[in-house]
Amino acid sequence: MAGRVTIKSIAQDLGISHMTVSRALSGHPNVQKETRAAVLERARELGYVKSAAATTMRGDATKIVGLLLPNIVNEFYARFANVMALDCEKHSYHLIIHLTNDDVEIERQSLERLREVQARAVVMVPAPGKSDGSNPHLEAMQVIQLIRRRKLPFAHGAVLVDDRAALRDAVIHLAGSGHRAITYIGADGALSSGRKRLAAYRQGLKAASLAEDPGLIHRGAPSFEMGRAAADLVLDGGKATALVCGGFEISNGALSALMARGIQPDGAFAFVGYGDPTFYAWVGGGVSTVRVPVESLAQRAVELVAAGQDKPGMRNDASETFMAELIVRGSGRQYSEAP
Amino acid sequence: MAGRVTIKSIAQDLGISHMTVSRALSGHPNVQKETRAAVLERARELGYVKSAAATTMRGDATKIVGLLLPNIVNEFYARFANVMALDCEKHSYHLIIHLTNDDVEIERQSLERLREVQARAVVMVPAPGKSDGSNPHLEAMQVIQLIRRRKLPFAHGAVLVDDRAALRDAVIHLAGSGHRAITYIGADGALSSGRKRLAAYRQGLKAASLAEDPGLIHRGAPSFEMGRAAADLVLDGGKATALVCGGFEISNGALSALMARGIQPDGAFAFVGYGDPTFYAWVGGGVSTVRVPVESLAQRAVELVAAGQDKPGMRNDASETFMAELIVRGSGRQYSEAP
DNA sequence: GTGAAAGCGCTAACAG
DNA sequence: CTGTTAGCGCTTTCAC
Repeated sequence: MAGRVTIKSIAQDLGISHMTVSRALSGHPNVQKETRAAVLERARELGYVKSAAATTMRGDATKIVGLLLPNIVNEFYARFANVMALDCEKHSYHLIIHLTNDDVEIERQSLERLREVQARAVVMVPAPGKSDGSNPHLEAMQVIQLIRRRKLPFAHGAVLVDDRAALRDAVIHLAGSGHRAITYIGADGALSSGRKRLAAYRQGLKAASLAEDPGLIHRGAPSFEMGRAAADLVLDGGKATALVCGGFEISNGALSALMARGIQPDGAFAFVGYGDPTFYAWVGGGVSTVRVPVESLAQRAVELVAAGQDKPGMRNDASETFMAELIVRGSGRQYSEAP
Repeated sequence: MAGRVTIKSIAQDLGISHMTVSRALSGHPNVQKETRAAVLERARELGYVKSAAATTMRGDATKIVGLLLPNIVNEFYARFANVMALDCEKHSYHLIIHLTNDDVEIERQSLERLREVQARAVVMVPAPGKSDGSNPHLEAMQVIQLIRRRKLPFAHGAVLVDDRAALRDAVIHLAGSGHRAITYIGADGALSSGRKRLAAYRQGLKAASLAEDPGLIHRGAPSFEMGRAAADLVLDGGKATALVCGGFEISNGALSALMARGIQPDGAFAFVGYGDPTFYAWVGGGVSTVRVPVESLAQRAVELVAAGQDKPGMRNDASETFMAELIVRGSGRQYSEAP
């Protein structure tokens, strides 16, 4: 009805200058005690809220933090977002979430929109697709890459995972349980994470003195569907007795392929997933997996964002790496020859 | 380095008025063709993005939509957020997610912060705690309540679920499978949803000609922990042979209590969950559950938001209800006496 | 077709 | 202690 409540409308209401209202509201010392009280009370009554738009336009940094994730249904990403949202609440940041579905074009758009609202920082899982060297202008925001890493033409932070030992151990463990045909499903070489994980798988084979069989390696753009399709291929082949996954989405997709066939990931067919959703412990005899420390990753990400605010203009190019860990459950424990 | 790229900086760069730049950029007809081309090119080169803050301050509605959820790890909420985020992308809305942990105070804060940024609309799962009649000022935003409903002093939309039939059927089904001691764990009476679900459970008992045993009913503020604790109590009691859950968090909490004891939710101990995370189909012989149509709910919510934008100032008080559905899987199929 | 002025809400920098 | 002015980036209104 009466339009927005602003410092001016309050000032008019009280018959004073809008500057006095501003000072009273922002706790400036130079205000008469009673005046301040009157302003505070009237503001509360009227339901005044400071306009973030005005503040932003004056040049103050926003409290907006962007988060770009492939999706938010995968429990890893969900947990990451959950922890970040909670931590952002502490700093009273606004968390804007964009889902990219690992599509570079959507990623580009999302970043542009975040630039429009002058997001202070963006935490992003870079999409694996080819980036045509676009978006050279996001220097305005602090950028923190998550899990994966793409080359950027400016300084940026990174929160990464070192899963090499865990993946290698997974292969060694499976071999130790008697498996000889161990399949790997992972991301292609578009990003370094995909290359590193495959290398770790190979190291595992070598350590276990197993020969590499190219037919047992499936790679592609990482997605739930890709994981499912590849696992179907593996199961149709009937050669492999064990499967190691190199990606969150891939892992869930592959597992769903097993479940669709009623295959329990246990003795006869071994499965090592990636990421550790709660339910992995509950399926079959428990799904073995490479666990990634989500909480630590998310907390560190917000810490980097918060740190970036102290040195405005400075670009935080800190990069931190967390170790993944192999969790062995029923699904990888023992190889039992089919009866 | 030279600060933000604005229409003024572009104008100066090109030696024209900032108004011409504005017109060129916003597709106004009254601009020389070549001038427009020059402006467009220079803007692209410089990486110009329109300041959302300035636009907002002029009075245009923001494209910000708030989403308040208890958490985002529960797959129901995660899926809801996922669909909403995708649909928001279509309308190029910004989705700001706040997690309330079902805490009214956090809810209040989140709403206030959303008001600061002038969110166009807020979709919220109202926290069940007592609301001390606060926040009488959020008339500025369109409000859409989700799943639960709290009385508000102004018009607002609602996207609800009618789960009465499904819950009643769950009880009837369990009774039909031979269960006599059917426990219910659900929310207390703080919100209508809690009351309605309990009533539906009672109707089920009545329809199955089972007497109500107050000792078999557990209620409280709905949360994962509450569900787990109540289920532990039930299992310790050793009386009940079946368990029906009346809430997303409660369901997951209760299920985790079963799994912690290695109890498969099947024949001997029957379990009917609430919500239908993917993995429910994979645990034990499959977890029976009350399925809520997440996608429809989320899509409708965004539709309401989008509709609200056409009639600015008008408050959309549309309320829509979707039916829940009982999904019977292994966990509730047949009652088998303990051997 | 182009430009100059005004104002959205706020605060820093000056007056008083 | 309080008030006035100016300007952040943008578009609407009114000149030219």
